[in-house]
Amino acid sequence: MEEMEVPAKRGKREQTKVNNRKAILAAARSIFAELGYGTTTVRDIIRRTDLASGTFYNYFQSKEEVFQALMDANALEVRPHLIETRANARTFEDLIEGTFRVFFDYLARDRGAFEVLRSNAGAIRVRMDTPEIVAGFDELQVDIEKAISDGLLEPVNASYLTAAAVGMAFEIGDRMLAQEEADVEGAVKFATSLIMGGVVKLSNPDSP
Amino acid sequence: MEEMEVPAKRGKREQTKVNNRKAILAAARSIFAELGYGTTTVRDIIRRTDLASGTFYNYFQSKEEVFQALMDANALEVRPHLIETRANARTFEDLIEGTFRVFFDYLARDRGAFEVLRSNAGAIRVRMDTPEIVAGFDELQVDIEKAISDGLLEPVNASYLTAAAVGMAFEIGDRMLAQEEADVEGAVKFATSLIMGGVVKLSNPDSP
Amino acid sequence: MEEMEVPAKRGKREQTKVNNRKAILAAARSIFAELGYGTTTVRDIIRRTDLASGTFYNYFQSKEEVFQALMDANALEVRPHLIETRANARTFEDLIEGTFRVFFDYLARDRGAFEVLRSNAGAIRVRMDTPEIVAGFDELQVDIEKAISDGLLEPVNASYLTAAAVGMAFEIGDRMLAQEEADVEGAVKFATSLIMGGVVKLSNPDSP
Amino acid sequence: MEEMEVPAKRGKREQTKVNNRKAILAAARSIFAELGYGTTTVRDIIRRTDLASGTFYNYFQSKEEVFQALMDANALEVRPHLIETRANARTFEDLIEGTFRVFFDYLARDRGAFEVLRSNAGAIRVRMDTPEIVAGFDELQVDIEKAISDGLLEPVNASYLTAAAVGMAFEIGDRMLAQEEADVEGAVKFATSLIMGGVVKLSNPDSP
DNA sequence: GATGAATGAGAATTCATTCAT
DNA sequence: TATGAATGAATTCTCATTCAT
Repeated sequence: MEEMEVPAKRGKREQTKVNNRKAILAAARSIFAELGYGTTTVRDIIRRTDLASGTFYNYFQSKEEVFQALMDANALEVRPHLIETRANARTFEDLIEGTFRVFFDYLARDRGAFEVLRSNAGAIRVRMDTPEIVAGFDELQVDIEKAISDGLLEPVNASYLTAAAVGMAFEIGDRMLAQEEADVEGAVKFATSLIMGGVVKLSNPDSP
Repeated sequence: MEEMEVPAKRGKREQTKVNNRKAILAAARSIFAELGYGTTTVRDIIRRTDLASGTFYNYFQSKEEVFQALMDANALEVRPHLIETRANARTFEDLIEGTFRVFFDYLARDRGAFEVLRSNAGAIRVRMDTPEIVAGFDELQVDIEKAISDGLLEPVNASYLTAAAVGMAFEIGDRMLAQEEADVEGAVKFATSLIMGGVVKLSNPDSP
Repeated sequence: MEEMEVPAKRGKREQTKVNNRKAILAAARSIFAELGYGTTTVRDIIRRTDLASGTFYNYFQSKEEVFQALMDANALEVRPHLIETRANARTFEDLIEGTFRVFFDYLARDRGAFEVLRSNAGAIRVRMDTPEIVAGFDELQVDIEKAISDGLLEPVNASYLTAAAVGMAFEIGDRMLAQEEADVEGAVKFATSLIMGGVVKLSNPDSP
Repeated sequence: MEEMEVPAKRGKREQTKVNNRKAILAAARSIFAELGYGTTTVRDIIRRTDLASGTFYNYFQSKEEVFQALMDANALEVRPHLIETRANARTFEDLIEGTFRVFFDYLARDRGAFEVLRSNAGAIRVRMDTPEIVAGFDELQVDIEKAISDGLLEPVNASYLTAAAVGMAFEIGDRMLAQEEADVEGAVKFATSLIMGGVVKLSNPDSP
């Protein structure tokens, strides 16, 4: 009559709610990755779920809200690591290398997440930068500027340098994932070397 | 009242057709840039035109077709220049510098074109790479590989290097356009130096 | 397995049931008054309650049923009084005056009830006549006809006279409630005088 | 009174538009009359039309807008007549009688219009007064007040008197329409007599 | 009984595309 | 060819009602 009362924190109802939210987020992630944000419909999302259409609206107000939730989850995953890494960097090379490593590592661990940002709708590749991602980039620029004022780096155009690092991160990350087995360290080394010493250093890793 | 209409080769009718096509393309470009592809409606496009909705379909079969035409126009504008530049390159640095120059030059001359690629829908930045653009990048990779086999460049991961150049081109291009007056040469120098010698060279342009 | 259920005058359980029913009815009344029947949702109703949505269906089968219950409660409140009043009427004026008094009195005591009938959704005033109300009106007509056949009233079109009284009751009642302090006697006198002697009598209350 | 009916220059397109608008209004009127405003759906309306669902939105923004258009059409039909009638009234009786006649006449000519105001949803009769209609009634009150200040009528509560007239108009109008052949003059006489001299006068039309 | 999330039919609305003028 | 209203399938969203807990 009485429940055997498995020592569970959550009641079944509460657990179902958590699961449903996850299911919707997962479905949204996979479909956004396939179709891109603009083309995806709410129906597409719930169709990948065993939930009813109305249920979507118990969890999210709209397509945009679920997308934001997805992006926020991404950002929450990466930003703390980025911040920690940069805080510990003693040289400019540490800073750059650590940043690439956190980013490529994250991509390798969670391909799905990146696919949302790098979707392929028909023949059109789309990349979406959410406010959170943009914010992460801005922080990188601040750190670069600090590195310059701290004398860790000769004066350069910090805005362009940030842009270069960001562009490289996305494009190299993309190609890294295209391979069977993502070689994170290889990508980190490549990107860092290029930033630090250009093609000269790429082919001559031990040059100063 | 009426235009003086110098007797031209084109009949008035024919001229109108050309003008309408241009008007639709221009409207499409500006609205895609604002809303992104997925969110833009055909009505949005023709609303920026003094044409009627039905007329749209006399010129393009669908929303997708007008988008493709826009992308193709971009490519047609750039690719011949890229091909010529690369063909004339004698060193790897020539190759890289020429590529960046053609691309940044194109962006500076036709900001609108790039806006399509770098749109801002709500808080979400979107970048769209069409097949034509991707093809242009693939050609760069072929040229880089050729440069290696010709001994112009030490062996490096050509795929990653292409990716790095592409990413830098888009991101630096973006920031270049953000400035009041686009400094094409500055951007070309920056990007080329970074590729060639990394941050060392950036702050020390005359190093070997 | 099941509760032993001690026979109580009212168990706590039973009391709760009564209270919940009342709570739902009160909430329904107030929200119907605001939004009108068609626009009100069951969720609107339970939101004004500390009950859960499912609980609604333990007490009423549907939105319509709660509305009917509300109307029936109104009618139950008024009809016995109307019947008694009319039964005691010795003259036609007694009949009319008593009817108006019961009705206006009821409105003054329970504004909320009337508001349900006279709701104001957006800019559109709505009045709802339920079967019970219609029945009450029909009885008035029967009494008027009886008054005529009893010689208390000269022969007139009883249907129109009933209609006139009903229309006056609603409209005058509405204006009476619009005042700070509902002047029931004033409204009764006005309506009765108008029926009995028209505007002449209104301004000349003591004329025959 | 009647338009000279200029042979219309309308093109077929323009004519179709006018016809479709009329068709939607007519369908809306009849379905509102059947189901009441709250219960009626846009689909119900267009289903009574040979138009497509999307076409509705070429003419009206929403269900509310079509309803308002209907009400405004009603008001436009009656108010000018009411204003004219009242302007010509020399006595208070003229004023009242003219008002009733215009209103009952209108009802008799256009039963459908009134049906919207007197609908029957399930067992619940609903009557809707739109702002335009309310405005018409407010004007009556002003005229009554003027009649008092002009000495045409002994001082009485103008608000209640207006309310009484309005209530009578709607209710008696309703019953008038319930008859096979609407007896406008009969209804006018009845209502006017009741207002002027109460039941005494009703049964004794020639009393002063 | 109470709860409140799930359900899914159906409502309002949009929009790419067609077609009569 | 241009026009712009018509079309209707597709989309977003709501809500009365059910049901597992």
